[in-house]
Amino acid sequence: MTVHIPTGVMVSENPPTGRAPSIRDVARLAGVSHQTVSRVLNAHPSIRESTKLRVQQVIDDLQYRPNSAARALVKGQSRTIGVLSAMSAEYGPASSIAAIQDAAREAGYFVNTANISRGEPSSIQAAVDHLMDQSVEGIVVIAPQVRVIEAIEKLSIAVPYVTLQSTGVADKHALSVDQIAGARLATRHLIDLGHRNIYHLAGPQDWIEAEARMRGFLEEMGANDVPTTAPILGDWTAGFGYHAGRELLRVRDFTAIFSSNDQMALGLMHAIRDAGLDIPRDVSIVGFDDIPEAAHFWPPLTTVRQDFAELGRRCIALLLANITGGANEASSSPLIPELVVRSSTAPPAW
Amino acid sequence: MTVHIPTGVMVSENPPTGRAPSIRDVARLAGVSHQTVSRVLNAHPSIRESTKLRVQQVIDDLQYRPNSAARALVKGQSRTIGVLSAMSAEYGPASSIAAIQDAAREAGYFVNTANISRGEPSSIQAAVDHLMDQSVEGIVVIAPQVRVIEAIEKLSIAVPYVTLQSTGVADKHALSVDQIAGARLATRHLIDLGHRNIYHLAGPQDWIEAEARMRGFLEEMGANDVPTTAPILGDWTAGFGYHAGRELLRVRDFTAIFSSNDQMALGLMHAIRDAGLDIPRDVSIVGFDDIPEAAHFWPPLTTVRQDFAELGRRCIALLLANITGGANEASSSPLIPELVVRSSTAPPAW
DNA sequence: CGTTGGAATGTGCACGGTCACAATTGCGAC
DNA sequence: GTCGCAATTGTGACCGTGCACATTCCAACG
Repeated sequence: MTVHIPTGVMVSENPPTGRAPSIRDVARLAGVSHQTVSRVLNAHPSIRESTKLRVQQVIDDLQYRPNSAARALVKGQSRTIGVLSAMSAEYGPASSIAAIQDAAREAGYFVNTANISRGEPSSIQAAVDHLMDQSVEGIVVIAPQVRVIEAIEKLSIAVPYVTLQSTGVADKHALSVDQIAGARLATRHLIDLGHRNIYHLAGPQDWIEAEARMRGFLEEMGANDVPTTAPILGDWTAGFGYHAGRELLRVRDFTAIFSSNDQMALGLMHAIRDAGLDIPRDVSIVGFDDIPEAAHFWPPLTTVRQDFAELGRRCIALLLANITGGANEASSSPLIPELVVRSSTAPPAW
Repeated sequence: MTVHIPTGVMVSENPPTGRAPSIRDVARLAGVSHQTVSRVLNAHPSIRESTKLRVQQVIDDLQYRPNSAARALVKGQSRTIGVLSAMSAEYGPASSIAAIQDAAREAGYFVNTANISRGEPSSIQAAVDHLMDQSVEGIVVIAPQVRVIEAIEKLSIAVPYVTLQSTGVADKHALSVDQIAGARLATRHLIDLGHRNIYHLAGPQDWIEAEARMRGFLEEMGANDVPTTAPILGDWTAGFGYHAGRELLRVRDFTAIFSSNDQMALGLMHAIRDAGLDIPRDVSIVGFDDIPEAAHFWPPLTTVRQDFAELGRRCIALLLANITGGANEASSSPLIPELVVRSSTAPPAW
């Protein structure tokens, strides 16, 4: 169907079906050049108000949407950032990812996530390749396993990257969250209560944050001249916590355990109760993360709260600062975890 | 720096820095046309083996990567699918998302996730817009709230979409996971144990899966002629479970509760224990989802297991079938949840 | 030895935006 | 009335890849 327009131009009212309207379709209907439309879209200052309105009207009528592929092609940038993540089904990573997505969207960026199923190098490689294929402008590494970082650095990646959950040292790659301080808080709490025989159930050693929490534990123990035993290396799961608990109970030379995360703490408590012992009377337990369920564990878990959402937001701020070369105010104030005391800790009975 | 090549062509050894090598750079160095390079990349059948090898060599040398924006532009498809998700920090959604990403990557697709922070319509609109801006080829809706579905349909979206966690009816939009059957399984278990006074703690009513589980509960109760009380409407969180538990205990006219998910079940158990009652002696509890922690709750929770990962995989299979117009074998065999009996259920004491 | 036809390769344009630059318009000052 | 300058708008090329079509190559056949 065609209609006659007063200007004397024959115009097809419905543009050829099957193809989304382009900037030129809009231009034709608005009676301007395609460049003017582009200017309206990009809020160019020198556009007459009346022109702008007219173009905007056509845009709305046609439900025109800029083609991001075309824009990416000509500008040479994809407006996409990549997220490299392991164990993304866990509460911590998942919360951060959600916050990252929100923050990125806010800034007009798209987020593309690639999971690292296992620690296998090939899997890491595949994930990084996937992101690079999309020509992401930056990468967020959520599961900062040492080997992942190494793989990325070895790739001499052309794009900036940021790792979440670091050791508290703020450089241009790492977010300054003081995991060590958090671990010291937890350890100090146990020491203050009078515990002297404290075990530490650590996370996988190739995780930077696991290593940081362990270091915090050892530092605080050392600072208070409390002798330590070697930490037990776990895998973050409640199942492992349970098995570790059963093993530990065969010795039973401790009055408290500091677990590297809440899930393992849950498993630990399960094993301890199975053995007929009481928490916190016989054993005190401290976790890490403060997942939403921790307040309803039995007993409610004393733990260290991390603000994963804030973490995600800062992460994007830092990355975007790297990308655009702008200043980075985000890392200026380090994020300090907070001790949440509930009912799983008490002075030792002996 | 330039070098003289035997063929008599002057070639710049290092292509102009600052720009990634293009298909033409490869072509020039390999002494073929850009189209031949394109054919190698797309595994065109009519390419001489020797030519293919030569081109491949240059590609490796240059570390050439096809520009996905250019490809998307000319082919008119982005090879990207969008995920619309709410509460993506929860175990269920997060697991599915991870599986979706893996499956999509396997199929050569990118995944772009947009979160719906609250139920606000504007938030939904913004999320959908964001995905459409990226010109996704399909959408997976993870948080199947009624209003989200409505919003999407109202948009008369030009792309196919699939919703996760449906009522068991397999149509072209919904994955056939029988939530109703799962809920009946849980309810039946309680009835079989001898319970006759059973409450149901449901999820938010605008969630399709919450509604399906509630329906399953009511159906099974009706089928066994057990009188029912009105379900309590919750918000999926452990905190709500706790408060609901405290309220319910003021009446205490029940011997069992079927909770719509494991988190609320946890809060429920917390409240019940706080009141000095024993689980399962005084009250039996059944959850839904079987999150990894459920096995280590106190007591270990009887629940209904959902295979979220398989769900994610099938979801992509269905969506890709919709996109390519191919056959869909995925939905042929509906996914049936499985009852996992642990220690939170027992025959009623009275 | 010319013809034929399929395999292998090349040519030019299109995709939908943006950029650099050119052209036109508008308006106050001379 | 016209000149100058800034504001506004238009023109054409280009980004990297795939498609349609044209061309070349080469072996088999009559």
